[in-house]
Amino acid sequence: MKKYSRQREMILQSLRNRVDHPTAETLYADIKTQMPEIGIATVYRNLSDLCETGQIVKIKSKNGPDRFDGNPEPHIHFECNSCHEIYDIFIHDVQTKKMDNEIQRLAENIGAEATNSNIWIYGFCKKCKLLKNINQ
Amino acid sequence: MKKYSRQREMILQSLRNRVDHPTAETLYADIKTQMPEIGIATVYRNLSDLCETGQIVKIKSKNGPDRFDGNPEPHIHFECNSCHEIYDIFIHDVQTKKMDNEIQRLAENIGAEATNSNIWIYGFCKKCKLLKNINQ
DNA sequence: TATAATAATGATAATCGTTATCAAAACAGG
DNA sequence: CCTGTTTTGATAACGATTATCATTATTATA
Repeated sequence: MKKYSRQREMILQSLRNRVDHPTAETLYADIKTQMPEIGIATVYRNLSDLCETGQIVKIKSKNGPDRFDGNPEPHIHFECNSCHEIYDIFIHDVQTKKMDNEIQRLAENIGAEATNSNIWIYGFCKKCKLLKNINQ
Repeated sequence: MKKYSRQREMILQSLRNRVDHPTAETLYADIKTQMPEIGIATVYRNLSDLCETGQIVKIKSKNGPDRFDGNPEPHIHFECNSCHEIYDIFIHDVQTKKMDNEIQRLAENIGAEATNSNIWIYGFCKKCKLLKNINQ
């Protein structure tokens, strides 16, 4: 039976209080300032558990270690080709529903049943787009 | 200047001759039967090179090592929640164009410029869907 | 509230996937 | 062929993550 732990609660809250998508190490360093006794294994362990219960989401960026997202609500991820920062793109419920239907139809093309989906967009973020235009 | 190599050619052809999305290790084991002297480092090295030139695509599945796709044409990936197999879903050019427009519009929501995108669908594949229905 | 059962922790060893190193072999241009 | 450059294969090194295990924290029950 699952037991409460101060550490797990701290990890969940820390992640929810951020708007970025930190790695386990980043989150660990952050939490260590408030809870110096915490170990890195505890962070990895709880991040896995929280993913399994659907409270957070693990996201695999193009390179580098896995990242985590404290918002389990479906949304789109944008990764910048230049600075590799990850941004969220939220869409309205109506549009989400429309997309879900489309996704379901696509899965049926191969006789499968879709439960969820994941959309990544790559390109140049606002900042890097400007820089790119200046430098040329 | 880039030079031809028997090994790179073999890796590219082996990957193209498959319909699945093998890991570097799987591909290595496969190639080793025909080219026993090949080393694993050569496989990793060339897979990276082939990705950089856009001849193949690296795909990051939910867990486990990276996988590779010999088809660089844009298409959708489906991963089964049960057997973890990855399947391709192809869509028509018209639909692709429509989606690209939508993706571009979404990127503009955060002031970004999209260059490409990636869609993953998760769920139960044809086989596992049937098994699931039998067992309940 | 004390006790007992069990789950979670933190330190760290082990593992896994991948990349770096480097001497030897393969390739390409003259 | 000869020469310069790239690629190779063996393997060491690395970074991220998981496993192990004795200790500590949490929870149910007496």
